[in-house]
Amino acid sequence: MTTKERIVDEALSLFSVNGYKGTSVKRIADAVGIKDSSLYKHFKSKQEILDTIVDTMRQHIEDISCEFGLPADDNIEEAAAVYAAFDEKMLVELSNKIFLFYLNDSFVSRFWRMGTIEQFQNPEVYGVFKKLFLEDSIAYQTTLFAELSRQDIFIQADPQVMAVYFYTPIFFLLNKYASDVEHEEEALEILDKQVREFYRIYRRKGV
Amino acid sequence: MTTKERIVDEALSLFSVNGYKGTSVKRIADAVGIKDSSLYKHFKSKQEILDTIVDTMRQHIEDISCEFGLPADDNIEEAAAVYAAFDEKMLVELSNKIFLFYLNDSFVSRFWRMGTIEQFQNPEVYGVFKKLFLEDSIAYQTTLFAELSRQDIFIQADPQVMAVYFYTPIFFLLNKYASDVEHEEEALEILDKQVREFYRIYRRKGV
DNA sequence: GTCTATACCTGGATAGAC
DNA sequence: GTCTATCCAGGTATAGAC
Repeated sequence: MTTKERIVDEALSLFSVNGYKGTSVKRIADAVGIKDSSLYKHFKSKQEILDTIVDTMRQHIEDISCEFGLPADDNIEEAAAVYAAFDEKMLVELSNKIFLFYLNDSFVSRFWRMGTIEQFQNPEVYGVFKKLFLEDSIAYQTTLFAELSRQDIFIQADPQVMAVYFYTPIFFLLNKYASDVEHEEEALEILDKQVREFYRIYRRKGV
Repeated sequence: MTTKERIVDEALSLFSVNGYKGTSVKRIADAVGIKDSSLYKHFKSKQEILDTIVDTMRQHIEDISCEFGLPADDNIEEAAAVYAAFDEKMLVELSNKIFLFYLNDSFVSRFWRMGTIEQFQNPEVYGVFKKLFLEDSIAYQTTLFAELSRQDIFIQADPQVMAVYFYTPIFFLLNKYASDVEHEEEALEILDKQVREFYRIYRRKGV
């Protein structure tokens, strides 16, 4: 890790707890192990560090954006097989995967916290936060459930309503346990109960 | 409104957007229309202003805590009548009432925003925020749905799971539209669809 | 209870030696 | 690229006149 990368990394850690204004350049420099003045050889301002974080997150999102969505369109046979085998276990695994990724991925989880506390202060940060955690997540699940309904694996229901019921407990638990990572187990138990109920409600019964 | 009350009011407005550290005593004093030094005749420190807000919110909660819960226990006949008449319209009204109260009550909505952005900084603030928006809400609805199941108005299901499905869309929409109050209509439409689906799922069919 | 003046500190940022 | 030294703006808080 270069010094520049370490500055970004430590800055994100500090911003995600103390906020942008609540974090001084000196504290970032201390965390890196250099003097604050040295930091200005890597970034021309404190704002530029934040901008770099936002840009990094934007790229990170593109890398992971398809991860929780549908199987790729260009692989239609594999996709069909996945849907045909869709069961309760897969649904539980999907929700756990999303929840734990947002909660534990070192970059995403810190960006979540920073986005939360900077949402009324920094439009750039909030734009990325909103897209990832408030819009795309619902959009992907909407497509997924629409397809599962179309294939008669799930019952006919408004796919967006289903997506909201699938995602909002994850969102709620992320909020509740973001500052309380020790009780992750508790969150996973609640999530498990919600998803099983979701499956009970929406899976197609009989034939 | 006394000067002291106006200081608390303006401070809450500023804290709820700029955060505690992001708000200077001078800006609070400007908003009130006095000099910053005069403010220290009313509060011995900036921290004391925040403490006053938290205490005020704690009292405010007690005043409203029963509002979205069950009818009072000491009024058992009225309560029974309310349950017997429970229908889709009442459920929609309940969710709208909760959502709009949290979004538009001048004190609660500003405290919501402040709690959101101060959650990793100020344990006192977060304690009150967490209790009201993450714990009590679910707890009240759990009791409500438990009773509706017991009386065979709703189907038999885990009342906490029901409460989570009832409340988390409200919570999600509060997050999404807290910074975007103009699109309240949009939020209410989504909420309406969710609640009708909820009623479709959990109301008891036939007799 | 409000003002002016001021003390004292911390924050962001630059200059220039090495 | 790192350091020391420095500048200047802005922050919290106090003293004392009115």
